[in-house]
Amino acid sequence: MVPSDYSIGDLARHTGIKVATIRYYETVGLMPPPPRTEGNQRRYGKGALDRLNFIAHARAFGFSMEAVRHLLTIAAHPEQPCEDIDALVAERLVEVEMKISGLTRLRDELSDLLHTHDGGVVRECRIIEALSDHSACPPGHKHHGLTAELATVGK
Amino acid sequence: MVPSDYSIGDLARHTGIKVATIRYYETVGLMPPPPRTEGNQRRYGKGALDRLNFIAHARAFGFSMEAVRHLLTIAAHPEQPCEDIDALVAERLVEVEMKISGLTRLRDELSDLLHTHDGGVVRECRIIEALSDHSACPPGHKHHGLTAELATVGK
DNA sequence: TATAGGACCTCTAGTCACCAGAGGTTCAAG
DNA sequence: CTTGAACCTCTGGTGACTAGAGGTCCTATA
Repeated sequence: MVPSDYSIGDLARHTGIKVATIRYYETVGLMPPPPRTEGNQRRYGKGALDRLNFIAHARAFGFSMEAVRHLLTIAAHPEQPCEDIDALVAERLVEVEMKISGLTRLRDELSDLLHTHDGGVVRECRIIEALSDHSACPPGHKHHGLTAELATVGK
Repeated sequence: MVPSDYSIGDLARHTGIKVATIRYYETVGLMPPPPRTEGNQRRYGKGALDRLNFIAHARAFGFSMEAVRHLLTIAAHPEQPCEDIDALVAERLVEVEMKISGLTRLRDELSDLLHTHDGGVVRECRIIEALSDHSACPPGHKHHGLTAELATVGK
């Protein structure tokens, strides 16, 4: 058919995105449903490849799928001014910076724990003590109201 | 009944963990099922409160529930040596450090993008260009094989 | 002691961003 | 024409919860 058509596996190889994920992107509307062969297999054109690459890059920058959707909409209107993009990137930057500072504090706490640990029996273990005791709360844990931020950081 | 018994709401207030989460911890076996009133409501003792606090602290340090389970088992055997704890903490420290370095590279990329951005129309936007183009791949994105590490960083 | 309303109960389904596997069909190289 | 790799759909699972519906219980006050 049309110039350069790719199977879903070709797309996967070219973008580094798994076949199952490409199908998933279709079900959630990030990728449009492509034409099919007579035997019901997907055939993509160059446009789909570019779009998927765009998505891959945006995801690698850590944008949520919601943000990616937004970016795609913006990219589809080349004559519009691009303030929204600026805002999206700035927002993402703030998120990343907050995460870094939370994790940095956490790292210091953990390394402190490790270094004051001399390896006796559990009864005298400073780490277990710290976990049992309120006086050595990790950063961000305000005793009443564990921050969602740090609680999910471990993922 | 027994000295100091708490409702599930009391436990929540004392630990900062939500009621729904406490029930969830029970279904997954992190918290033992407590005795009930005649009207089928949960009543906890001091031991349960301590255990839940321990869990809250460990989670705040970013340990996975699997790791928390492990820590609880260890804490229950006070006469054993505590090498395993050391390993668990060290492992967690490495995870956190890796995450920090990934995010730091990401932050630099994002801030670079923001600073070379002069705010014209979308057609000439450097950010959209970067997302469309392979030559400006974000850190960790190896073009063929997006690292799972960075792809999930956006959470 | 009656009652109001907050706290509790169970159960289901949703979140995010996919991934794995079962069971079956199609495509393309030799 | 055969073979086997790649494709198809559908279901269910991941981690760590959270929200809400629809109903029951507990307790402080009048």
